Amino acid sequence: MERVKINRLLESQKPIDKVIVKGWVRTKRDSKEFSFMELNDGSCLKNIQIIADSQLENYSQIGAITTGSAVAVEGRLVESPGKGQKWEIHADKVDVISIAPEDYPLQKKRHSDEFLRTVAHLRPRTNKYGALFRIRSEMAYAIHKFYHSKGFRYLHTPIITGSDCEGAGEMFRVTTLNPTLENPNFSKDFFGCEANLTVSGQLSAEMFALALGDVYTFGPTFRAENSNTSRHVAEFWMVEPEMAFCDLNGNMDHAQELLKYLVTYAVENCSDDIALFTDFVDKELSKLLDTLINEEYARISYNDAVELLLKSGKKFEYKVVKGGDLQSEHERFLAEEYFKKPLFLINYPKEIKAFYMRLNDDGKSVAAVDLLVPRIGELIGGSQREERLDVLQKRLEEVGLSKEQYWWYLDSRRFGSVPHAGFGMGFERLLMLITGITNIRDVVPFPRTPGNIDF
RNA sequence: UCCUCAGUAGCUCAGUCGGCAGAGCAAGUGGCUGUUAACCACUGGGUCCGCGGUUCAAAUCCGUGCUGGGGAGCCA
Repeated sequence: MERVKINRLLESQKPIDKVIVKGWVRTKRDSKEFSFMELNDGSCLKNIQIIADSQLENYSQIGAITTGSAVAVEGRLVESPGKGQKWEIHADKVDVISIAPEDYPLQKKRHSDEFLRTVAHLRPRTNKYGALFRIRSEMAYAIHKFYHSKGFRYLHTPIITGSDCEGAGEMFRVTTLNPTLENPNFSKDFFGCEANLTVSGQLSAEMFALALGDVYTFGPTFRAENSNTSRHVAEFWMVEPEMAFCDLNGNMDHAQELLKYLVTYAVENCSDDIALFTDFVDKELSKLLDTLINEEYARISYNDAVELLLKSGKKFEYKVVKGGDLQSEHERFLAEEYFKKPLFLINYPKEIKAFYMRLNDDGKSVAAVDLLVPRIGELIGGSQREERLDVLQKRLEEVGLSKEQYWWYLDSRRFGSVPHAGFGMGFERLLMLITGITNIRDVVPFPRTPGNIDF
């Protein structure tokens, strides 16, 4: 007989004479006559209560079961007379698969996120992290489902790249050379030149958007920045759609549709797990999720945003400087206090943005877009791409990048170039937004940050 | 990398003016109970983050290093 997962059993409409469940004991309460066990198998947030009668032949062995132990239970699914659960299992047989000794780190009480980070290998066994990682899995599926339904093609862009200056941040070197070499000769290296881990699949994705029409990537991304914040990790996942025949407005329409779809999907398909976060992690979360689903996201130009900040009368720690980057506090003010919902910030000065962003007619700004959301800040960064060969070449020169290295990228603007646009959405930041978790290290199974690669 | 706060029992934390190391929970033992963050009693449990200094005496003051939180920059 096959084991049944607890999420299926709890959906049962009627008692079942014989079931087998296997899982880990969350807590146990003993008496002389019987023992109550809360069993969790990871299939859902809820446990199922097992009643083991003292008549069972191995009752003394059952007495030794501790929090964290693994058991297999065969028994009858019956309606529970007790409060707190509809169903329970009266065990006919309890097999102890393994006993967790007394130094099992997870107690049946709330632990701090900081402590659980030190036991990242065990934290998915807690309610909060179990719920989170189920949601993470569902969101990954929802991304593919969304794009498949819209006719986008899923593209696998290289993880090892040869371009060393994509401009998206410091890179991790990939080499087979002896690491103690002081002056590595990259012509002797595996690829015959310097190689790094990707910081973005965008440039590759553009090539495929200009062939397959609409494409997206969804995969790992690496940044070797010495960032120590609650919003940055060295290895993270990013969704990068790239759309041919699409301008900046189409890009924003798409981003809004994507985010609304994903939040709706989470609310509808992960309701029990989401409820844990709305009830215990962030009391304001329900309201925010409603806003994300129902409100039109604001759209405002960089210039208008700067004016708005200057006129706001708000005391900022850092001055608002026209032409400069907005500080975190400025972005938070816009998203959390002024608009109180996500906003697209567009048309940034070209000086503070990447070379591939399309130059606007004013010659000063580029068709860039950032989506700023409450609490997180930048969730999405993208642009309409510069499709005009001459303008793109001039921009490369301006920022001091070599045309030779980008020969294939420039080629795409020589042969059938079309307006196109895309963006990158941080998958972990999306999860933070949906769950209210405030530290990105807590939405990654085994997070990588400067000085930390345990597990 | 910078600013800032913290590090005391397995976990969460208290520890006053520098003067014997504490609580709750967890764990162990026993009891009780259709229990459900169960309950009651008892017991065990400490490199007070490391190193150095001041002092008769340091968890406490000073220096330094490490680790972690929050904020900033970089960005997704």
